[in-house]
Amino acid sequence: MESNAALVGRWRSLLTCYNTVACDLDRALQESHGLSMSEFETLDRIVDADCEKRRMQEIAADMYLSQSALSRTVARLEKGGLVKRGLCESDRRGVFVEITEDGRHRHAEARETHLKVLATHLATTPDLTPVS
Amino acid sequence: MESNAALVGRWRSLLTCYNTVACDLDRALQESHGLSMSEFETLDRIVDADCEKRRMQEIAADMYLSQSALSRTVARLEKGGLVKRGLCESDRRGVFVEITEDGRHRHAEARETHLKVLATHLATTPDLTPVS
DNA sequence: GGACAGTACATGCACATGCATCAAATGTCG
DNA sequence: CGACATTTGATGCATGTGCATGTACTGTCC
Repeated sequence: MESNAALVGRWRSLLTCYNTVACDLDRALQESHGLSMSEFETLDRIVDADCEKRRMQEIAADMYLSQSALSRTVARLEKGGLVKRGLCESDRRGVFVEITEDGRHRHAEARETHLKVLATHLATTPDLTPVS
Repeated sequence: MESNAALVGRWRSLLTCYNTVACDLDRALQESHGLSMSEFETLDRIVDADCEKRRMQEIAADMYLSQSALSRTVARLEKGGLVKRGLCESDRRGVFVEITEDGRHRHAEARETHLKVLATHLATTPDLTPVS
């Protein structure tokens, strides 16, 4: 079991790396665009799936946020006018989320900052997507 | 700039990887040993530097926690009897943190769980320590 | 149709965190 | 010595998060 030390080492490096980047990112997005990291990431997922509207569930599925956290994040975005929630006709439990024009603009601007920060931190970082 | 997609991909994988492991780790440590992840990591740093006592500052230095978060984490650990705070004679602003016997035991037990969870998640993960 | 399990999202609550600030101690410069 | 800046750790406050639960709706089985 001499690999335990290596295992812990990898874990600590992951911890440090994540926190460094996340902290920087959050600060940069907040200062330059008034967006938290979670807010930006949420917008980003919505823009990515370019189908105008998206259900909460789908967004949550490819994010790290819990269902309740996402709900509140979307609420904040809506309050800021970056996103609109609408009922889903086919399944009235569901909620569609749609970006507004303001949302698109802010996202596009923030994306620059986002990429810049990532580039300074993750230039030499490997992909961690699980193989399975 | 076609590498932007790759950059974002790496970031998202980091985000997902970190959150998955951290969430699992937190849950496992909490359920089996009544420790949060931050609490365990703090204990871990103290045990690692095997010099009986350590100043807050030194602990904070190789952790991801902010100064205030560490202060409260240590407060929680002390309340649980896993750690003792003592004044530093040479610089009376400083505070020494010392593990108790209970602390050592809990840490040793929790370490098993910790390693187990890490092994299931980070078996094939590379080290992320910055080269610089 | 009617009862009941399951699903989708919102919300009350407890809590850990970061920021700003505070008090106490130390260091520095005259 | 005396005044002021700096450092160390604690704390008030605002906020974002997860868990558990609530509410509304759907699906299933009788």
